[in-house]
Amino acid sequence: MELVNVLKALSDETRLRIINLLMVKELCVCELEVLLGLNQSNASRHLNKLSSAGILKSYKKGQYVYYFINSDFIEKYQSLYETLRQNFNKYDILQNDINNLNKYILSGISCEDLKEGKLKF
Amino acid sequence: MELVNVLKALSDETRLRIINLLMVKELCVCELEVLLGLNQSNASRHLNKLSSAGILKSYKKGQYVYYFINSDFIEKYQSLYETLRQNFNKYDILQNDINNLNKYILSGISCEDLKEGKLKF
DNA sequence: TTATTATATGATTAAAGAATCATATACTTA
DNA sequence: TAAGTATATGATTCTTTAATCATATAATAA
Repeated sequence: MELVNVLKALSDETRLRIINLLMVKELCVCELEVLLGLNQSNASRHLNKLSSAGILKSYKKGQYVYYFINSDFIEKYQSLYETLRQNFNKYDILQNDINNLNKYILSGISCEDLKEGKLKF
Repeated sequence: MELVNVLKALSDETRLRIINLLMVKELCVCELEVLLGLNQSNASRHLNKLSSAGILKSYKKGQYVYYFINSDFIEKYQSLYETLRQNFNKYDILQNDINNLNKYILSGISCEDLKEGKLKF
């Protein structure tokens, strides 16, 4: 059942943290690595799992791969998406991730600088 | 995160089949066993998982334990519940389970007779 | 072209989850 | 009270998933 695959893809804290950030804006793998404290391989695998379930899509821009929430998913699973949006407000860790993302966006620094630790979280 | 636990509990075909039936009416363990072709231990464990996540509740009536959907869950996770309701229509296996349940209800036979195989699915 | 960087993925290990068998408990009925 | 039935749960095995390390590929920059 496709529904089971979608629910499985969502049943992981790290992946919910990824979706939470991508609800704000599309991000490349290395941005997610730094913002969420993941190692490269792990980040890539979680993104792959979400993509396989149809929840994310991605495109390549130079050496970077940007991930974003698949609008077909939002449309097809409207109420599930709504569930996520509503519940994400409730968790401090997710709020904190958003704060860090905002700090990063406002800082105007590049993806490379982010990775070099030019921002403290 | 509680949300992860809830999603995990839902990420299993057998458990979705259980919820699908309980959306129609509360059922005891042995009814679910027969209707879904589960063995006793397995049925009990899946029900336990759903209960632990707050999705089901149960009460004992004689030697039977009846499980039903926790109204607190429906209220708290309204849009998630809605997702389930909407998606359950899409899967033949779930429709078939409902048909069997209706056959059972209409037959008027007892839980014991059901278990003895007096109805063919 | 060479070195560097971003990403993906094979292989391995570790951890979690599901299925099954055996058994315990509690209730019912003879 | 004894036998039978419904349910739960310990112990075990099997399967799935997650994390990690190492390496491959593709793009960029020197």
